[in-house]
Amino acid sequence: MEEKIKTTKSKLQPVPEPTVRRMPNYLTFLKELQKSGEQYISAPVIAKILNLDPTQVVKDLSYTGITGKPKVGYVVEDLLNLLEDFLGYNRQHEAFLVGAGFLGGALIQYQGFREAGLKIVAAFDVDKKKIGTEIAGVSIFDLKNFRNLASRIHISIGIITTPASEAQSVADIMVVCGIKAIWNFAPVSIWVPEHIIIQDTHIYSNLAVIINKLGQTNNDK
Amino acid sequence: MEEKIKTTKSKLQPVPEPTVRRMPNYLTFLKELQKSGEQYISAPVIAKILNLDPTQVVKDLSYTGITGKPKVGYVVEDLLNLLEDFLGYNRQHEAFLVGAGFLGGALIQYQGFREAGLKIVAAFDVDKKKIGTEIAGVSIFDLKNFRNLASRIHISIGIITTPASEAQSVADIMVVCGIKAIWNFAPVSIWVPEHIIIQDTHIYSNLAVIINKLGQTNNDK
DNA sequence: CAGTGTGAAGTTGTTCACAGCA
DNA sequence: TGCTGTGAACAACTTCACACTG
Repeated sequence: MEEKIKTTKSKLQPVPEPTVRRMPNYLTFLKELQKSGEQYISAPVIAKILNLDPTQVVKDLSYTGITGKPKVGYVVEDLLNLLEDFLGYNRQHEAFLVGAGFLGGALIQYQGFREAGLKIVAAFDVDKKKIGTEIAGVSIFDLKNFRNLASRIHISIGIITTPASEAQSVADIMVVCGIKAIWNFAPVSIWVPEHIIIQDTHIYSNLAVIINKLGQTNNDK
Repeated sequence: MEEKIKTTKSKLQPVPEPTVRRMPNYLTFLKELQKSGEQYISAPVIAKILNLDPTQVVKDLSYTGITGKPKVGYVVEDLLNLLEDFLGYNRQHEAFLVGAGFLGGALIQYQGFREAGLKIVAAFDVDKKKIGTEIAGVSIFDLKNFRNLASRIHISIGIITTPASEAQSVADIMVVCGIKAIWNFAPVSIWVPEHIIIQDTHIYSNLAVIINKLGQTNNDK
């Protein structure tokens, strides 16, 4: 349905990662805006509210393929659709989650992932007490069954919310089972083959930034 | 506060944020390494394991003030201490958390924050069923009491794990109570005065990166 | 003219190249 | 020779400047 030819028109290839990271912010803002019934929205207004540079917003949004009207801005409805399209919120990605602890549970329960195109279809753990139970309708299986289930359901994303010590071995299983992307919440770097997409969400990195900034201003009056 | 940033006498100002974000990764790796009894570690080895550029590692580590021995590397023990020093893991920062839902609970329970210098001393919610209970020894109070408690305990960090709709008003309370930094997990941008440090941890940004990368490679092969 | 859209300049962070050292 | 340490080249991202448009 879509060409992979490298015509000049094709928008797909080179989206800067920082832009991608901002896209969901635009989307959440626009959803809120739509509720208030606004028809149009301009980049400078978005920029002010999200605390960004106006030109940045214009450039970011252009990646969705939107075209705005000078002096007025963009049609909210159109922009919303193009953003959801860009972010892939329309297609469903199915995921297996390993590590049904507090964080894993939080992710499973997280409202909003569904409409963001992510569906956690099963969870796994090694804790006998957790196996057989379910969280928010998602069954928790023995990790030993991962391979078995993965062979039957085609899963593109694996989520790791295990303790650090288990993360690498879980990743290995995921790779063997043909998972294409791994979302790692364990506070260690894991190693995977080149072609696997890996996204680390290291909570300590964020904490480090906060504490570092606090330290820089702590002698201020 | 209108004027340009004054150079502080004590520490060198300019540590790149990406460097700060990588620091905890070095630390966790080194802690693991220390268990295995290694005395020395070199930048190229760290780089290989953490999948980074060797020069990058050298530059990053130099911000801690470490000096290594050519051909051998760095003394693990020293590097560990300097990293903990850099990251402020030695001083304790106390935090209030608002929103004792799944994510909030996960953070409270999160082992490791303590040794990373973050102590969540109290949690708040508006849900009557949660108020009065506790999670992992942390009491959950009525949000109405936030101001009262904040006036008695000196808190530098506020953590927001509420639904999006509540985030801004909670942030406002935090600002009024003199909190210096806000760690925001709600999926919206919140607005705070210039001098407040704000760190957004938007889970959707990470998801967006994964799905975007998946989309780029799905027509491969 | 207030806003879009885009090429150019500026800034920040990463990678290279090489000097110095044990 | 293998590693540290650093200035310089490079790449990525952001901000600026300005032409264009309703």
